[in-house]
Amino acid sequence: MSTPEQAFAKALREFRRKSSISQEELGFESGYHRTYISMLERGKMNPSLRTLLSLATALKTPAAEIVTRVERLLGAPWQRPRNP
Amino acid sequence: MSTPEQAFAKALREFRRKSSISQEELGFESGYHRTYISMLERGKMNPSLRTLLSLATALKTPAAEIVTRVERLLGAPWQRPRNP
DNA sequence: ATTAATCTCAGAGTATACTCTGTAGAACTA
DNA sequence: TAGTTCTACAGAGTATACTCTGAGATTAAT
Repeated sequence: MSTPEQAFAKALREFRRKSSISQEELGFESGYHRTYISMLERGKMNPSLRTLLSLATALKTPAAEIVTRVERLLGAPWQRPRNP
Repeated sequence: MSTPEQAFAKALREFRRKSSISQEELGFESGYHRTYISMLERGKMNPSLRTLLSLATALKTPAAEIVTRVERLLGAPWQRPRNP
């Protein structure tokens, strides 16, 4: 269906829009570069736990809530593809 | 108080012990190397979202539940330290 | 229709996640 | 005593997260 990156992208954009702030503001609040926020919202990056927590703090939302949204968007529990 | 890595380390070990599986088994189920699981449980690494989801699946637990535990262990909402 | 704010995207660099091999130590059992 | 299972840890390599600059594209006004 979709990758963790894509699900996270959608979730992040939802939460940011709910906060009515720009990518640049979110970047500033969370301590990341504006272009990195853009990449995250386009599903190009796989954020780390620290990143997740920083973004959640900046969005005044528990990180677990964002992860819940990601898991719902993903549907089935996600399994890492094995390397050949 | 403690870093995200340390909080995650503690949470991961708790959930793995609850599942009564070894680091090697968890590594196999989640698709990561046994030494990497060890590093995670020692607070040496900052896992990615994909890693979090894989581990959660292997532990038959929602990732959000692990994150909730991490956030409780952290206490205050976590903020990325600014570079100089 | 112009401006201004916002976002996309490419490229190039640095930091770090993750792999893999191997060795040694702890803990439990026989 | 061993013998087995599990975990810690170092070092070296590869993949990728994240930074930064800068130039267009998009959107939302005015």
